[in-house]
Amino acid sequence: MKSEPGEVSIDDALAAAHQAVPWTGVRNYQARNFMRDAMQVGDGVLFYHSSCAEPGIAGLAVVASAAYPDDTQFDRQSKYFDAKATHESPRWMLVDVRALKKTRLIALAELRLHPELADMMILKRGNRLSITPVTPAEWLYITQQLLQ
DNA sequence: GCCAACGTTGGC
DNA sequence: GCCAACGTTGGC
Repeated sequence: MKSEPGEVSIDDALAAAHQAVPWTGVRNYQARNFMRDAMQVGDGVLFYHSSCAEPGIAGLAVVASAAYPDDTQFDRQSKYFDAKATHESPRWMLVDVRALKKTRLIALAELRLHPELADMMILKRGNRLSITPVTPAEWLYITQQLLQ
């Protein structure tokens, strides 16, 4: 899951570790669907820093809730406000994410060096999704090999 | 349903 | 700041 460290960094998320953070602001249907349909409480999360000097994996986290409506879509003051969303028919869903630990930064360039990770969706050409699935094999390789 | 125009993402 | 890639919008 990508986060801009200028918005919410792994350090910010860890500072609130006793209280999982709602993953607000996703306004892409594919990314929403991953949260709504594919994620389960307890699933591991690679916390990725994007749009920054050193993009890459910065920490580990865990899905901490089932999907529920993103409140910011109803908030006229929010930059994530969506006039077409209603409480009866919410358009945007999110999950809570609990940060577990900060890791060494595995830079995007480093990720690209490993053939074992070549098929990761986040590494695919042109990928812009802020949330992408990680296969069990990819998860194990990153957590068991790269983070040892 | 097509598709041109426009907007956004995000690495570099 | 550039720009490739992709998503969204809206006229037809």
